[in-house]
Amino acid sequence: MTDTAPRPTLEAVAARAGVSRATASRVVNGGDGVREPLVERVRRAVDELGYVPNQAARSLVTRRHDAVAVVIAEPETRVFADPFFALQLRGISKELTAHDNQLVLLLTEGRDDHARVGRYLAGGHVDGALVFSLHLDDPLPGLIRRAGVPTVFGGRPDWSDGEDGDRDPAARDTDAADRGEGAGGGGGVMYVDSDNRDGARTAVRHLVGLGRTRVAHITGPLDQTSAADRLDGFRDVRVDADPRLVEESDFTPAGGERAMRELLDRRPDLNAVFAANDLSAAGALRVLRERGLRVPQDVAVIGFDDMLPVADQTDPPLTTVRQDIEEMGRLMARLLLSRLDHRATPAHGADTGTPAGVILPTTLIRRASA
Amino acid sequence: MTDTAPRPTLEAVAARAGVSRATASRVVNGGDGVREPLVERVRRAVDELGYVPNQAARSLVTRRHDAVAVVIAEPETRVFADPFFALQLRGISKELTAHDNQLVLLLTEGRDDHARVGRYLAGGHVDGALVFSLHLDDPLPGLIRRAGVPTVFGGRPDWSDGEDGDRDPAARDTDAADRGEGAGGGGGVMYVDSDNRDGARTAVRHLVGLGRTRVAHITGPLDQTSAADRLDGFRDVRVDADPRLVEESDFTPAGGERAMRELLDRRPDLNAVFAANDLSAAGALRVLRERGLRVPQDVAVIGFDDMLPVADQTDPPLTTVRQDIEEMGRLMARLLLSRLDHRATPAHGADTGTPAGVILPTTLIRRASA
DNA sequence: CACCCACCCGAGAGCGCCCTCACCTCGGCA
DNA sequence: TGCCGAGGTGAGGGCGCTCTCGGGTGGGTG
Repeated sequence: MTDTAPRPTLEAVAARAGVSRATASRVVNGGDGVREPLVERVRRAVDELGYVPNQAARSLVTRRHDAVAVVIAEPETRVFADPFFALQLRGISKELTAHDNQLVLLLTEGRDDHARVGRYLAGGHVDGALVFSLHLDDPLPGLIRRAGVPTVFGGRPDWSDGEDGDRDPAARDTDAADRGEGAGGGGGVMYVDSDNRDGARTAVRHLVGLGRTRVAHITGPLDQTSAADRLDGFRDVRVDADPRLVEESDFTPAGGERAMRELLDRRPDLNAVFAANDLSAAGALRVLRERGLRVPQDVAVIGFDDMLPVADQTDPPLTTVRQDIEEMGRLMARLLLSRLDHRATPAHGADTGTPAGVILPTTLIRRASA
Repeated sequence: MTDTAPRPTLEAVAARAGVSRATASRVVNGGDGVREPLVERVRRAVDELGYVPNQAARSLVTRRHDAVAVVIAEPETRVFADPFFALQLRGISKELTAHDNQLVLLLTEGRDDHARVGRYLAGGHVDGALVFSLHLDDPLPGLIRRAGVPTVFGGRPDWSDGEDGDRDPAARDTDAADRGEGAGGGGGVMYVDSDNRDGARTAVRHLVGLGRTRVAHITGPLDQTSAADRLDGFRDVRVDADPRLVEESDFTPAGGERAMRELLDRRPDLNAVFAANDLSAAGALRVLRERGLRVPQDVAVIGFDDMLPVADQTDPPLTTVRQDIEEMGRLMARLLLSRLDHRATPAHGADTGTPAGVILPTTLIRRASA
């Protein structure tokens, strides 16, 4: 009925508690340096009036927003069909919530959107950003570094200038750390990633350990660092694998089916497959069954992700490389928040102590398919 | 290097353009009532300084935030495994972006989270909310109505007090409209939904039109209104169907497989299946093939959603009921924004003109499975 | 007993913006 | 020519909050 009863202000709380605005403010913000009886009075006034601080007024003076942007570049619809983001988002959301930060979601879909996001971030509406930029040629990371907003990337971003290759991961990490410095308002550009390369090595070694000598690999889209890293891991173990044992795919079940058919046509004698994710592994499994090949007796199969409604429901249940996706999200948020806190304090010297990249380990989950 | 060069203020822009703050402000906000040469000067000053308005300062006086909360209640992980939300979110994001509004994402996961969301919304941090609350017994809709925030629901919310049944949809809509009034700070509680019931009817009629007399139905989780409505639609057409032809499931492929097996065991003679969504239809197809039944010759199958990487990739491609999910998201946002604009203007009288619920039509997409 | 220090608390100055209101400038009309 | 009104512009107040700074109070010490 009544149109939006005017929300009580700090002034009102102070009046009701019989103290000054300053004291009321102190109590609302933790109550340090205020004697107990007053704290109590103010607290009661807050409850009675249903006082909620006006965030806009607060931000105006503190220059903090307690809000973090999550930027998801979405070149194709596929990005979202994947539960991957959803899980990371969940982890992020939980962590931000736990620290009373809001999550501002920015979905981008094209060149002009990038400009918009850049403007938004530079506009200082949020304290920091969590960015998912999967594709190698994405201009977003560059834009964001220039915007000078504290940022944590999800997955190793690639801001090399085109070249690439077989350098070992250590070199890459160092590289990232180097470049991290010098932009972003004094502090490294950070990222969180799974140890894709090592996970892939573990998977392939497992297959080899099973006595499989003709191991095929269904890759993900190779313009994504995660897929590229997994391929690198595969190659680390199968140094001189027949190139016909590698088929590029796209992380989807349908893509996995297609790739599996292709591989079987080229090398009908293959006896193991390492798929770059569970979804494509599921597709591969279907094709194998369709061709009358038994898993794991004839062909052993390993996936990647341990995406749960998928990996444990395939037939046979999938052996796979587990990465804790939700935890990655949490970690991204945690990293960013701690960075923001550090930046708030004067910081006695450049904090190069923070690692530029955090790589989470993976573990092999053994089920029936290998 | 330099720690966050102080952002230019409107004052600075005004000074550079040689006008007053007021004039600069007018130009920034559209430039009405300012003569051309001055507009030009101010515009240039804005560019040169890279001025971006301080949203916090603006909100402080306008009491608008140009931000909308999107609340997704997530009782189980599954909610997100479904690309459904992702698509709606995309639609919402596009529409909000087009109107320069921000999207604040709130994921909830339990009782205490509800309280938090309620507090947040009541706290006036956002101008409105878009809420997805799927489950019948969810306290969220009630909480939100009490918070007095303009809200649009995704999917028909159920705030009946437990009872329910076979009233026709018209009655339901009226009901919703009634209750919509009286809370939410003057204005109806609104929602956007697909015409699930009619879509189901169309699908089942199509099967009947194909001469199928023993039509089974794999439902979704019946505590969600969409699933319940589709079941109602099925029953509208198959008024006295054998109850053994209906099996409750959960919108997942695995659930679809399970339900299909169950149905075939109970009624091996069935010759058509209407699945409540494409994912469960895909599962059903696999079971049918496994049992050596041909689709559509032996059993015709229809899904629901027309979820694209799924429906057109099954074998055979799925005939299904299409709903434009992304458009639903767009519409939700559009509805909310227009409501917010209306509320801004004094509004000469209660605007009961706005429909409480918007029901989008569905269309049958014929592919090979029926 | 005087002094100092540590601790609390209140007054007041803004943060950057929008908006009201008064003023000023013209052009049109009597 | 004088007056009036419409349309532009500028000065200033205030949105709700935090934070600095000065005053006041109490207890410990020389």
